[in-house]
Amino acid sequence: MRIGELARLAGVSARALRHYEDRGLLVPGRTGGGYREYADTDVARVAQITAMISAGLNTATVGRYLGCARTGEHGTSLELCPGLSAELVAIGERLEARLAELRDQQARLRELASAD
Amino acid sequence: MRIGELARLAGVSARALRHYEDRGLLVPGRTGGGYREYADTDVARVAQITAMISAGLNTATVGRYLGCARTGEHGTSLELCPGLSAELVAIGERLEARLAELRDQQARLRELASAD
DNA sequence: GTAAGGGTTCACGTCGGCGAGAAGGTCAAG
DNA sequence: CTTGACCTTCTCGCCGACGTGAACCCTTAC
Repeated sequence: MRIGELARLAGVSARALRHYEDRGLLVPGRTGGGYREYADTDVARVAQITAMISAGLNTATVGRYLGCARTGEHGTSLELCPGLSAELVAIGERLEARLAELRDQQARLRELASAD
Repeated sequence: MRIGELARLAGVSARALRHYEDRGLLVPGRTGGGYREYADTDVARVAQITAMISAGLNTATVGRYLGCARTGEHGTSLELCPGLSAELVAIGERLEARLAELRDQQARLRELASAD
């Protein structure tokens, strides 16, 4: 299939798909006319990519661990992916820190708003 | 006083003070040699600026409402600042939305990490 | 053959407070 | 006079997943 159809099926923009290719996450074939040619399995691959990105992994990290993270019903073992577990923990910590920052900011905002 | 001293007293970088001036939040005088000349009251002004910024206001908004937000013990009425109250509410809402996003992200991250 | 609706590759914009380096001027002290 | 601390303006960089034209090529239907 071509990029538009995959975009529809996967629920992302064509621009995003080109971006993933740019980052090496998706490597479609090419037709004679230069069009990108995607396989059916790429729908699942994109789902995996978006799942990881929405969890806070950047494209470089996604690239390193693409294929060994559980994304659906058939759980792939994390053991197959040395380092992923630690990476997830690190991301979780940064996320927690960011949440704490925002909560502090929220407190300061309330402080400002509590004028007479 | 000059920029270095104000930076120390206010606990910000000299770069930040130049940035505030760039945004029109701080307008120091100039010495014959071209040095910025700050008044003693600017220490409090900077405190007010950083308080508002740390609460999530951007420099443009700080500029609009600088001087009428409560920052210390002597509460200035919000009534003197038409619009500030609404602005704070809007910022609070965006902040809450961002917090919700991050909590969702945290959930998705846990989802990823819960592989077998 | 031609119009329509894809597709392609750049390449800059976003969001913004401030870090950081370059190149050079000002000034008090030894 | 000279060092050296501190100051000046200028300008790019950051953090990154995309949005958004611009200018042009491919394919298919009619």
